[in-house]
Amino acid sequence: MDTHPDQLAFQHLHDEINSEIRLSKEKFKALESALSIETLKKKEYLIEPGQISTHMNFIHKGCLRVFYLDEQAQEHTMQVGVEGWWVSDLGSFLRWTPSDLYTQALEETTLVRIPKKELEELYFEIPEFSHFFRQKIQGGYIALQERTVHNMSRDAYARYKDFRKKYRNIEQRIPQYVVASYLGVTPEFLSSLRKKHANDFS
Amino acid sequence: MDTHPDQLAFQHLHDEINSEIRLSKEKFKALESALSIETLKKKEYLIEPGQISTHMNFIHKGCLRVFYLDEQAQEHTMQVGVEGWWVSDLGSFLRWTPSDLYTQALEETTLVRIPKKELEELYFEIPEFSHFFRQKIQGGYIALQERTVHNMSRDAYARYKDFRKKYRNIEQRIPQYVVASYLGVTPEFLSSLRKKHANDFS
DNA sequence: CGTCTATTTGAATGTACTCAAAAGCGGTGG
DNA sequence: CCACCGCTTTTGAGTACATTCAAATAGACG
Repeated sequence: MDTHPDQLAFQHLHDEINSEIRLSKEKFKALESALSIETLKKKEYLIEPGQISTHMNFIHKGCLRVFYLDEQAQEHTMQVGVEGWWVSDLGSFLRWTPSDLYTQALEETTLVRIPKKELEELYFEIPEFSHFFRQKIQGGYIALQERTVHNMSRDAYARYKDFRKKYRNIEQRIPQYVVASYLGVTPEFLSSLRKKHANDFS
Repeated sequence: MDTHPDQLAFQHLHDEINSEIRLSKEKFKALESALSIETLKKKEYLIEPGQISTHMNFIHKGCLRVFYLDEQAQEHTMQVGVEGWWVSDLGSFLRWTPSDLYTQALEETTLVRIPKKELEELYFEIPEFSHFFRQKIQGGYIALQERTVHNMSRDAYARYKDFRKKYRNIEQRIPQYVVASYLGVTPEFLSSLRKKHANDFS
């Protein structure tokens, strides 16, 4: 085959990187040998609690979420993402410690993965690269901080409206019980909110 | 004066750094010229919304908190710390953007401050230093992630018990309305929890 | 189609909030 | 050193937001 299907995913990643820094084709080629492609079926897990999040994960196609399962077997979704997003348990990745989160596909999903070790080697060879990922990690921190503030200062319906705005293109792809677990309410309550304010959404 | 009072604070910082990396007296001297000491009176602000968090702040003595003031004029405490802790609005610091948080002294407080610019220069000269602060920032991220999970999966009383455990030595120094705003409940409700479970605490 | 999972409904309950007022406590000035 | 003032904490009643549980309905997929 001339263009292996993986090449499409690699190209997607290259574009993503180039959207923020300038990384030549040659330098990207050097990276390519370290990359791996992973595909997940719907509901399949990439990482389960106890495993270490060893890679940065770039979503080429599909949809992923990260969630915590508490003692009462309730799910709490920390993060969702679709094609073009980076989704990982950064806590586990950065510290190289076992995750206590599940990373799960919500659809059939294709990932491009960069192992931590290779990533850190590349930081030396390609300084722009270090900058790029530092930005990603900072972004993760800031998103978390905003969310913490948000969760404390707004009620469930306001958080839901914010969610719909932030994820307007992809809400339909996310099951409602996942949205509920992201907002921190029960599926039943989210359902009742939607009913009560039905006129608000078309 | 032989030992300027500032020297005490500098020594404190040097000890803190040395607890994780090995930084020679000479290298620390190089850092010292960039440091500044700041003292705050009780209730005074170090940073207010709109200002940029330009420094990493190490608490030599006293107690600091970072909080968000929402549209209903409710306070939400993001972080508290005492001597030996680092307290900053990392979001603003990392991105060099205006903070939307208040950083306030809860007691008369003395800080040692490292400006971002100098810090970044030192990253090149002293690689261990880069490592030290990377760790600090990662720690901030992880603490936030744990807190997010916590806030979603535990009720107010459980969160309060966790708070008491985590801050057992310093709880007495923190006004109860600040504790309440950290836990995400009203002062009245925290008070009623304390009454209801009075036998739990001595 | 039939089965499995997700969503909706409704009633009863619980957790946390609002508002108002009283009590406690700490610092300051006389 | 005590009295007063302002801020923090407590108390209680009434209310609102969100949960639990159980059952019915709707959707997805083989």
